[in-house]
Amino acid sequence: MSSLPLPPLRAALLAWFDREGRDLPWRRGPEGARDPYRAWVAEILLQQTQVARGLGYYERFLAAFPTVQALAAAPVEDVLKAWEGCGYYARARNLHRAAALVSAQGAFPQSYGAWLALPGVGPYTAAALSSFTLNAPQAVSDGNVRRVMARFRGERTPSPAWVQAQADALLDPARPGAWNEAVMDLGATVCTPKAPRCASCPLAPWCAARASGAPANFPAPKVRAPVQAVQAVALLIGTAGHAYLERREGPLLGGLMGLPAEPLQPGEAPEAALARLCGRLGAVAGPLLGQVQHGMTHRHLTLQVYRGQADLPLQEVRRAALARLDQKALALEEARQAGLFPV
DNA sequence: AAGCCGGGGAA
DNA sequence: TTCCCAGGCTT
Repeated sequence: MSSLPLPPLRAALLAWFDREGRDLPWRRGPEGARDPYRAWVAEILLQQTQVARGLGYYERFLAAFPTVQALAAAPVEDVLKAWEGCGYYARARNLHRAAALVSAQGAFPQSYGAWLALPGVGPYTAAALSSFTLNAPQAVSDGNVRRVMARFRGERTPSPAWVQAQADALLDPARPGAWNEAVMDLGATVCTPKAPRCASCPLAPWCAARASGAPANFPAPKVRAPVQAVQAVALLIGTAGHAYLERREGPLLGGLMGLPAEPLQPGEAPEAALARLCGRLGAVAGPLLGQVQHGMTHRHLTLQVYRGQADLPLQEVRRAALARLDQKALALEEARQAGLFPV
């Protein structure tokens, strides 16, 4: 690393960033002294979420909760409603918990370590927020940084510690916040996963992957667990507008509301799971409304939705926070009401 | 260290 | 289809 010409390299990337960097709503304010609430909401929202998709959720969330005090004072159901559809709902629950801590403390964290102590803030987010809001010299390491460093140094299998070490060594201590944003922008717009635009890259003169002639081979694809096929049955009691909903507990969609559902045991017929579900609810199953498919990172879920009858309280679906899965299931009833699929 | 957690965009 | 996304928490 000591052989790298750091000053010209840093100047090249920062000049590119000052010219081509993305104009994003959470980047308003002085470099290294950004509004901590806006930056924080953005960082949590953008965890494993592409910037283009995060933009809409960001505006919606800030409109619902303009300040950390407003967020802290809100019921968690309202926070999840604002997060609805964005996925990884533990992010919203942790953000809400952390807002109460910050609000009670009366000030935002003033160091990397203080940011790191908040629920939902890990090494990446603490580095990002301390550099963006406090100008702290902390290098971020995310998916973009991993890819940029792997290519830059010609490393096919970069370990997290290795990536962090590269990022630490390159970080421009004069402009840590801008440097972090610059590396991430480069990864998102130039050093892209499939077809990197090396001709437009300010780091091309020093890039080992470009010199290899096949930059897209760096880093090697991550080994992923095979997608598991899961089947379940659900009951729609009521209508798509007013239905009986249950609060999901546990890690999967925890905190969200949804149709009562029951997974099929291995080898089990849907009717058996349906009978178990009806038994639990004291409900009578009606006709099959339809079937929805829902893909998640490690599962592919097939949900059979039946109409059900029971003496259970209905609630206004529009006001509840629902996963996409349940929105698809409810859409079966809306399609029936519209006469598209007569039952 | 490895597994798990949503949902969708890009190629 | 496959791969990945401004990661973090739990076990």
